[in-house]
Amino acid sequence: MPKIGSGMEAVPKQTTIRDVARAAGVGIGTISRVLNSSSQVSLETRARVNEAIRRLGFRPNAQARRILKRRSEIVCFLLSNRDFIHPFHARILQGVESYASGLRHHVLFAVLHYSPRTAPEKIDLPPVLQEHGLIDGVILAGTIYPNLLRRIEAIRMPFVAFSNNVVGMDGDHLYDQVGFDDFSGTLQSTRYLIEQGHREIGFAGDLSYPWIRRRFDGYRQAMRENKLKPVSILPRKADGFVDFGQKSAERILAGLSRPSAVVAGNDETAYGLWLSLRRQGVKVPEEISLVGFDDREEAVLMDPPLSTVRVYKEEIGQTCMKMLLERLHHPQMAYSQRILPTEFVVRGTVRQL
Amino acid sequence: MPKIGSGMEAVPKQTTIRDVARAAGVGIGTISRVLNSSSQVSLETRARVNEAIRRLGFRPNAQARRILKRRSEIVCFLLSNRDFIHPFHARILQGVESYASGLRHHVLFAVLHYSPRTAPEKIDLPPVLQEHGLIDGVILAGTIYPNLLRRIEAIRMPFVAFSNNVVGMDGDHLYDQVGFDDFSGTLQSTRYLIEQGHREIGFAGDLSYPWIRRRFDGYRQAMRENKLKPVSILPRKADGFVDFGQKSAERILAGLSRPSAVVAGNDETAYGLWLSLRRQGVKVPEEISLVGFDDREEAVLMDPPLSTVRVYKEEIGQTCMKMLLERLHHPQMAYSQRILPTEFVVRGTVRQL
DNA sequence: CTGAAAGCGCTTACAG
DNA sequence: CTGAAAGCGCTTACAG
Repeated sequence: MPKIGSGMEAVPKQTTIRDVARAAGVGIGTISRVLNSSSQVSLETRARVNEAIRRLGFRPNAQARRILKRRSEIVCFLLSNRDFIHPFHARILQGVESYASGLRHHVLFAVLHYSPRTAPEKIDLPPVLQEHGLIDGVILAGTIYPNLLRRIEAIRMPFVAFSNNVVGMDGDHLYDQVGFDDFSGTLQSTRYLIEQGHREIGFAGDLSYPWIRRRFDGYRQAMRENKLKPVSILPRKADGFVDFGQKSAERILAGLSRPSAVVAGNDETAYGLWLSLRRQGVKVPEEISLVGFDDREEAVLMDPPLSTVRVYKEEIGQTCMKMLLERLHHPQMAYSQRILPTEFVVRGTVRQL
Repeated sequence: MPKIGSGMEAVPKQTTIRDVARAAGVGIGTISRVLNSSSQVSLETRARVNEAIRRLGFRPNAQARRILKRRSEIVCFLLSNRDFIHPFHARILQGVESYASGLRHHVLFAVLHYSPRTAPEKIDLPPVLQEHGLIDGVILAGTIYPNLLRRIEAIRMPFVAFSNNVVGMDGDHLYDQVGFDDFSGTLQSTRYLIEQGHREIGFAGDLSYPWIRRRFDGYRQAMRENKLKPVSILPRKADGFVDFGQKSAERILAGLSRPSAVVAGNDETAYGLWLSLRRQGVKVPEEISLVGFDDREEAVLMDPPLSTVRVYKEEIGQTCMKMLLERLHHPQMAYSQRILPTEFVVRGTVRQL
C-alpha cells in the first residue's frame, strides 16, 4: 500500500467560481446558475460548465453561499444540565440528525450547564448560541428551566423544546414543543397489571421530578378507575434513580403488607428494585412483579427482561427537527405542542395472578 | 407569567456593521477593529462604538467573518457504521465538544453507513463532507475501513481517526490517530488475576474484531510470562457480544475442566457470561472470577460490580480534537499516533484463591 | 488612530 | 439563454 500524502504538499489554492468561468469561457453568473440548476441554461453550455467543474475539481464554497441565502441550514442540538449523553438523548440526537441530513441540513452538538436560579441574561450560553448567523435555530434537550427558555427567546433564536424534561413552567407560556405521553404510559402498564390480577400495586418513583409525577398520575388514574388504592413507596433520601429503586425495595421488604406488583418511575428505578429484591432472595416476577418506563437498551438484557413502557426516541428527535424547520419557514405560525404516544411492552417481569 | 412572543412580530432586519458605523459616526473599518480588539483604537472611539453596538443590539455575522478567515472553526464528528450512539462514543463526542468549545470551535455531528467493499469514490459521504468550506476537518469514529480513509484523503479533508476501531489497515499507511491501549489493558487485568492466585484463566472474546484480538494478545502475554497456558473459549456462532458471552458460559459449563477465572473481550461479553452463569447457579466470583474491558456505565451497576479495564473516553475525544487543531494549523506536520493508557479497576468480580 | 476602498466567493436582478 | 454589475456582511492593507 502506497503512502498517501507525505504532508509536504502545499495547501492547494482554492479554485473559485471565477476559475471555472474562465476555463469554460462563460460569465460567473452562468456557473452559479448551473450549480443551482435553476434558470434555463442551454444544454451545450451546461455540459461545458460541468466539464470545467469536473476538470478543476471545483466545489462551491458553502459559506459564501449561506451568507447570501441568509440561512446557514445548521441547527444546534443543545443538551442542558446532563453530565453525560445518556442513550436516551443519544437516540433523540440521532433522530434529529437523520431528519436533518435528509433535508441537507446540519446538526451542531453543544452542551450547557446552568442553574435554574441564574437570571436569564446571566446564563453563559455556549459559543454556538452567542454567534450570529451560525445557526438557524436550536433544539432544546436535557433539563429545561424557565430562565433558559426566556434567554433563548430574548436572543430571538427560533427553537423547539423536548418538553418532557421542562421543569417549573406554567401552562401559559407558549412555545414549540415535542414530548411523549408519560401519563398514558403508566396508565397502560398499570392497567395491564390489573388485568393480570394484581390488586396491591405500589408506585416507586422520585416525585420531585415533574415527569415522574405525570407517570404517578397515570398510575393513580388506572388504580382509581378500578377502585384500587394507590400507594406511593417513599424511601429515605436516595442518590440517583438506581439507588432510589434499591431503597424502595428495602422499604417494601420492611413493610407489613407487601404489594404483588410495583410500577417503577423509570427503568433505572426498576433496575434498582430488581437488584435489591434479588439480593434479598425475592424473585421477580414469581414473588413480585415489576414494570419500568423508558425502554432503555438494557431493559431487554435484564434477567428476566423488563416489561416497560416504550418511548419512540428517534421519532421525538425527528419531530423536533421537523417542527423547527416549519418554524423557520413560517415564523408567524402559531406555536404547536405535540405529544407522541408511548407503548407498554410485555416482557418477563409480570406474573399472572 | 406574560406570554412572550405572539409569533406575529415581523422578523427584524439584521443590523449590520454599517448601521453601527453610522450610529457611532465612524467608518466600518473601525467597527471591525473594535470587534476584533485588534489594532489600536482610541479609548474614546472604542467606547462610542461599543455603546452603539449595545444600543443596536448588534451581533456580527459569523458567516461573513468565516469566509474572510478561510476557516469555519467547525469540525465534524463522523460516526460510521453504528446503528446507535453507544455511551462509549457518546463520551468521546463529549470530549471532542468540551475541547472544541473551549477554543470557540464547533462540532457538527454526522452519521455514515458504508460497506468496506465499496470503492472509495463510491462512498456516499454525508452532506457535511460534500460541501466545501463548511467544516475545517473531521474526526473519524465508529468502524473505519481503508476505503473510507482513502476517500477522506482524496477530498483532501484534514482528519484524525479514533484508531481502535480501524479495521483492515496495514501499518504502512500513515495518518493522524488517537487510540487507547487494548494490549496493556488485558495484560494488567490478567496479571491481576494471576496475582490473586488464578492459574486456569480463559479468554472469551470474539476474535473477528481486531481490537478484541489485541486484547487477546495482552492476555496471552500475561499468561506466557507466567508460564501458563492461554485458552481461548470458542462458542458457536453468536449474535452480538452479550450473546457471545452467554454462549461462552455454556461452553465453559459443558467443558471438562472449568477455569477459575475468565477474561472477557469486553464488558458486554462479561455481562453475557455473568447472566448465563448466574442462571445456571454458578456464583461470581465465588465459583468463577470475571473481568471485563471498557468500563461501561453499567459495569459498576452489576451485582457484584464488574472489575474491568477503564478507558478514558473523554480524554480520547479531547486528544482527537487537539490533534486535529494542530493539523489545521500546521498542515505540513508529520503524522502522529497517540495511544492513551488504560487502567484496570478492581471491583467485585474477582476472588482471591 | 481612522476612513475609504478593495476584496472574500458567491447569488441575483438587470439588460440584452 | 447569458454577461456584467451590484451586493451579502464582513476584514484588511493602504493612505493619511
